[in-house]
Amino acid sequence: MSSLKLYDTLSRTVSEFIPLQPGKASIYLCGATVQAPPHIGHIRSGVNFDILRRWLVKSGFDTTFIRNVTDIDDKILHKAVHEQSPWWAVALKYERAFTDAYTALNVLPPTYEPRATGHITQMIDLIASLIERGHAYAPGNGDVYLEVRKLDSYLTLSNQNIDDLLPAQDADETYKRDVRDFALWKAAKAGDPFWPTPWGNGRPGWHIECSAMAHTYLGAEFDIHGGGLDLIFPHHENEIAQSEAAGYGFAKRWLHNAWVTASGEKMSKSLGNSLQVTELLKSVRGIELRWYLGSAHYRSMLEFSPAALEESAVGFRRIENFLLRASEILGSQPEPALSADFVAAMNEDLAVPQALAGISEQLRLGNSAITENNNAGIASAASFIRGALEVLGCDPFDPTFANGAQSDSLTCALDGVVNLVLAQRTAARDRKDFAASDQIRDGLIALGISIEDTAQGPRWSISRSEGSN
RNA sequence: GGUGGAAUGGCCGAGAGGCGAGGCAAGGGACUGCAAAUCCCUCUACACGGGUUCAAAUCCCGUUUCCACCUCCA
Repeated sequence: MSSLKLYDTLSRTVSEFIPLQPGKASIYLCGATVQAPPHIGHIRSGVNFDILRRWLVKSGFDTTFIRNVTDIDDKILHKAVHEQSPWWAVALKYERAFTDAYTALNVLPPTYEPRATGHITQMIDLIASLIERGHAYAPGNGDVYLEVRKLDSYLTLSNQNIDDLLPAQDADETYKRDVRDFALWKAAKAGDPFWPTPWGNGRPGWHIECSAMAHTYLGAEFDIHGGGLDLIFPHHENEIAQSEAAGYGFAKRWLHNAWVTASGEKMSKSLGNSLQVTELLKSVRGIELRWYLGSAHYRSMLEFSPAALEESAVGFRRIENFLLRASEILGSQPEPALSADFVAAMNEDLAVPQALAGISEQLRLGNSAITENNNAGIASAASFIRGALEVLGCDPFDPTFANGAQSDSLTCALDGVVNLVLAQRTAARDRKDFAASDQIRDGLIALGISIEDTAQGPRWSISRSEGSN
């Protein structure tokens, strides 16, 4: 079995993943700033790293996965004013929106999901330590800054030179030793929430949160730090600066997912081109949206279009349909198994597109096996496909996606009714009364029920493509 | 100005020196009473200009276009 190789933004190369502790993996992922409902770009990040996590677990690593919630920042405070609601109510509202979206797309809950406001003590301790070590200073205005020029490693992740950066727009240079010094702690403004500190009342800067929480849950050093590409600078640079200045080894590897684009441009609220998860879930199911978001390589831009999403969903339904038919024929759900191709693809920096090519091949083999009544072939293909889908978080048999079809009495009744009607159609066909049989089929289609005539007799299913939008 | 990324057939999307990933669409065929589903076959590529090499989509040099980060961003 090949070993897992992953990209590292720091070295800009793909290399073998060697955990700090054999058999264990620790990941910190920058989660949401809960100031608005999630768009699909946010959730793509969640899906990408969920696939990484599932693959690590499947590969035998005892995995600790942290994804934080930033529940205090400028935008949340602005939103609170705008919505005439307490800031903490705003934060919780959108945190739940994110949780709902993650759940709908079968993104597993992290091992721990710390909120920034629950770790103020740790942040204050970290800031105190940075001051003590001579890396941070409190100039007396209530702010605390990190002195970036004292750190040799500053900007190594983004490979920039500090003097090449564009001048900061709103830098308050009266208190900073250098324009590029960034706030670890911000003095409270009138009306803002605050916490007492030795330097005055205030609230945390954005970057310190992640350093403090990563340290709390994963220790001084850990295997992988993840996030969106746009976090490299300044957020991740500043996390590194704070953590290394505090004497932590911090992250050994950095993984960044690319974003979802629309018309070639990054999806963002300011451009007005963001697509909310709840909107898209009106036209496709969660499992289909996940399949779409997970299908591109995590480091590639994913150009969104309604047509691409629909195409992807249709493709997924073909796979799902095969698994359902296979389980009907075999009389039980296929046992998940991993094909060598799939393992090799996933081990190569999570090459999902290649893995999908392998699934297509298995699908072809499986469908042929159905035609040939080759149950061993059906079972083999179905197992490999299900094993792959499980890792991708798109297993149709996963209880998360199950719609309770088996147990639902209404569905049982519907099944009985449709089968009764199909029996009439079969009878009509047997007596070559095709006008009658077609009338029944057309009638069912009009009701959103599609019919497949298989070697084992007619099958019916609710057509997914009907009734959307 | 600095730092990254991208350009592949009608569309989406991999690959990264040598048998043209895969999917969708299109055309043909098998199956079917007709469909649907499924299977088989076919077709269309590597932004541009140079160079290295027996061999380049892939490496090197240059050019163009686009995107992103440098302010909050997944």
